[in-house]
Amino acid sequence: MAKPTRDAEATKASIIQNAMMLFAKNGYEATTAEEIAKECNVNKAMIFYYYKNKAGLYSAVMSHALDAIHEEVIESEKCCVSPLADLEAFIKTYAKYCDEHPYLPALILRELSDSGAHLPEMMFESLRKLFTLLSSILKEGESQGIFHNVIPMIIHFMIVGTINLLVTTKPLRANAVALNADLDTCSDCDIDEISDYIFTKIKLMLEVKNEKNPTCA
Amino acid sequence: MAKPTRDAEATKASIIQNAMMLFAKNGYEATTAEEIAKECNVNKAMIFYYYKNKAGLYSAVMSHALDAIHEEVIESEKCCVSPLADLEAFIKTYAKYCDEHPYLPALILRELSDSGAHLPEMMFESLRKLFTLLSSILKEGESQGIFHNVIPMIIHFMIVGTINLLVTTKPLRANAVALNADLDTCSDCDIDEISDYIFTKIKLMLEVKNEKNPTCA
DNA sequence: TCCTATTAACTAACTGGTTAATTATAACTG
DNA sequence: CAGTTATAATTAACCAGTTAGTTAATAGGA
Repeated sequence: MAKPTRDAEATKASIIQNAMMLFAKNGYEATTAEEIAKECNVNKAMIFYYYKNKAGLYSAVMSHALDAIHEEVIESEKCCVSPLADLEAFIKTYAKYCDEHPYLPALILRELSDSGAHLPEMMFESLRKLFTLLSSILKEGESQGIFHNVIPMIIHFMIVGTINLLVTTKPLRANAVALNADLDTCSDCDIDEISDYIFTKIKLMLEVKNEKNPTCA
Repeated sequence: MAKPTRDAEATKASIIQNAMMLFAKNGYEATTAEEIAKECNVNKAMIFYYYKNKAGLYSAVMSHALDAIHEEVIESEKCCVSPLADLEAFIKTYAKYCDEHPYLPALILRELSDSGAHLPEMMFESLRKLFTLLSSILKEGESQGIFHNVIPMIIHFMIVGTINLLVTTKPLRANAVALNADLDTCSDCDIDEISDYIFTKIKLMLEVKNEKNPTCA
C-alpha cells in the first residue's frame, strides 16, 4: 500500500527521530523548531500541535530514548546467571546500544552536565531505573562475596560515563589523530574492544579484595 | 589604593569569571551577553569590545579554565616520585580543582558531548595537554612493570569522566535522595572520599597483571 | 590633547508560539 | 452507495519578545 498523505503516527515518530538527532547534535537551545520541522518535511506548527511546546517535545524525546535503552539492557540481562555475567551484559549492551544510537549518550551527557536543569520528572525516572539496575547487580555480587568495596554510584558513572564519553568523542578523537599522529586517542578501537576492555578492568577492580596490598590466599 | 573608575584588566577578568559561571550553569546558547554584562555590572558592549563576539568570549573562558587546571595538576605532580604517586596526584588534584570550580567539569562535559562542534583550536590544545600528561604517567608505569594492559584514552575518560559526572551531578544526586530515600546516590560522599575511592580502584585495575585469573608470584 | 574605556540607544535577524483557514479521511445517513 | 458531516491533520501567515552585534557619542586619565 502506498503511504497515506496524512499519517499522524508517522508524523509524530518522524518529529521525535529528527528532534532527537538535532538535540543531540546541537543541544536544546541551539535547536530550533523550524529546523526540526524542515528536517522531517513537516510544518512547524505540527510540533506544537503534537507536543504542545519545545520542552514537551524534548521531554518526549528523552523518555523515548531512555526507555528504549533500559528495555534493551533489561532484555539482555534477564538471564541472571551470575552477577558477573549480569555485569558483563549490562556493560556490553549499554555500549552497543550507545554505539548504534550515538545521539543517546550525547543527550544524557548534556542533561547531566546541566544537573537536570530542564530535566523532566519522567526522564529522571528513566535515568534512575538504569542506575537501580546496575546497583542491584553490584549489591548481589557483593553479598555473594564476588565483589568487594562497592560504591554503586561511583561505579555506575565509571561505566556509563566512560562509554558515553568514548562514543560522543569518537569523531573528535579521530580528528585529534589527524592533527597529531603520535597521539594515541584509541580512534581505531571499535565498540566491542572498548566494552570488553571496560568490563575486564571493572571486573578486576571489583574482584580483588584487599585494596592496599592484594594478597592471594 | 582605591580601585580606579576604569580598569581594563579588572573588567576583562570580571567578564571572564561571570561568563564562566553562567556558561557552565546554563550552557552556551542559553547564556546571553546582556545577562553576563548585568552580572558583572558592565555595559554589554564591553563584551564585544574586549572579546569581539560571543564565540570569542567562550573561547577565552575555556582556555582560561583549562589552562588553570592544567597548571594546577602539573604543579602538584612535579615531584615525579613514581608513576603511582603521580597517578594519585593527578586524580586528587583534578578532583579537588573540579570540586572547587564546579563550572569547569560542566563546561568540559558539555563541550565533549558536542564532540567539539564549536570547540576552538586553542581549547582543544588545552584538553589535549591534560590527556598527554596522564598518558605519560600511565606509559611510564607500564614500562616500569607497575601497570599492565593500559589503554590511556579509556583510562583517561574513566578518571576524568567519573569525576566530572560526580561533581556536576552533585545537586541532582542530592535531589534524588530527597525524592527516594532508599536510593544510595552517594550524596554524602565528599570529594576526598570520592577521589580516594577512584584512585584505589584505578590502582587495582592497573596493577593486577592477568586479567582473566589474577595470580600472585 | 589624545587615546582608551565606557555607555545608551539602536537594529536586523531570529525564535517560540498562535491562529484562522484548509484539506483529507473516516463515520454516518438516507 | 452518493452525499453529508464531523473531526483530525496540516498549512501559511503572523506576532511579540529576545538576542547578538553596531555605532556614535562621551568621559577619564596620561
